[in-house]
Amino acid sequence: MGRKKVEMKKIDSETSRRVTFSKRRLGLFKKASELSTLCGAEVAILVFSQNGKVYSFGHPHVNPIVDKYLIQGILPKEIVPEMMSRIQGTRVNELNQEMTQLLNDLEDEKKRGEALLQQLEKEEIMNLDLLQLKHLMFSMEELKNHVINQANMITGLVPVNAPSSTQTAANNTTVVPHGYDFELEDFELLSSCLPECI
Amino acid sequence: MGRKKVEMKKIDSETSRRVTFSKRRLGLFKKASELSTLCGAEVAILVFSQNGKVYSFGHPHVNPIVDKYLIQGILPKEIVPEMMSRIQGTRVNELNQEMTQLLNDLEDEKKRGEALLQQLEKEEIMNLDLLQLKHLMFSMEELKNHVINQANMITGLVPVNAPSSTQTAANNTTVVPHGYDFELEDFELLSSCLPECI
DNA sequence: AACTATTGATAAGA
DNA sequence: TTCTTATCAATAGTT
Repeated sequence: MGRKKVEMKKIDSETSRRVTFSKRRLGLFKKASELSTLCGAEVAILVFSQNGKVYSFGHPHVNPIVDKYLIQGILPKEIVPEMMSRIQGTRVNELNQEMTQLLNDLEDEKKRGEALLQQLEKEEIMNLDLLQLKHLMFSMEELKNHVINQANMITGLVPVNAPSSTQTAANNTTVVPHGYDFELEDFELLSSCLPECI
Repeated sequence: MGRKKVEMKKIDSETSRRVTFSKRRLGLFKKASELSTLCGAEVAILVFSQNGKVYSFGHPHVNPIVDKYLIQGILPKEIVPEMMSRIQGTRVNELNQEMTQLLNDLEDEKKRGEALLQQLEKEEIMNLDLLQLKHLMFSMEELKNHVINQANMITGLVPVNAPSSTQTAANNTTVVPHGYDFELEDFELLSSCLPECI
């Protein structure tokens, strides 16, 4: 481009790398915007600079799209549209009312969770390491799985112990030039352990 | 012949909209790939077509970046880079040893989680609808946030990782992100529910 | 930050 | 659908 063809490797010069980052990041976001407009698609982009600074783009908004991505990776894909429409179709006031009410209904569970946390604190949570965290996560994961199973039963979808993993986010991923195929290395992540979106 | 200037509004024709979607989506991913390569940035893109089909791109991987995005909103920004760097430097053997030992030490928390689950069952979890599910998840989310906040105070975090070369039971679960078919083996369960990013 | 020469992306057409 | 190519758009290097 411009005066010379650019070699596809990391730019050495700190300053020109930062300039290029700025330019191309904006260009990328513009492309995403156009894709969204022209094709009626929803697009979210998350970028971390080398310094760890985060930039994000989303049309219409970043978080709902991230949420949707997380949901469809966890729940059977058949119920995602229903879930999203259900969430979106609820007017804010109604939703908030229902939320408030249901929050009361679920205080017991919440208190139990807090009790669990307090117990952990008593046991010198300051000394928690990751493995202990994992353990707590494990308990929560059991909870989640149970709830998901219940949800499946309610919606009449997907047998509980279906071993087939044919529908994962990884499988839906389009592999691009450099072959960033992450399927084999894709570990269970926070995003699939505890959904941010439900 | 050749190209015309394109008006920036939603394309009317169904077919040409789909063609454009395909082309531009790939173009967008390529741009992202270049940004990542040239500037050493981490980029994740989530796209939903009008039909609700999901396409994702990520360098190096989608989910870790999404996770990072999610936790950087929760944890102090200063900690995230350290956390992420710790993850990458992990060795599996050390981890498994520590895991085995600490599994014994931490049965209490696990039992507590199971008690929580039982209580939920008593309370007719069968009648959960999706909104209730959402609420339960919300409670769990709060729990998680508490835990993550605690993690902030911990200095000796042990990262989780499992190179594909070492084929442990934990690795086998990585191809099944949904978590529907866990076997009740400690390691599999642990590794499949634990955040990779903490 | 602004400016172009050039490369890269892509809308139509085949 | 895939390939081609004329034209538009992004941007590398410079100012």
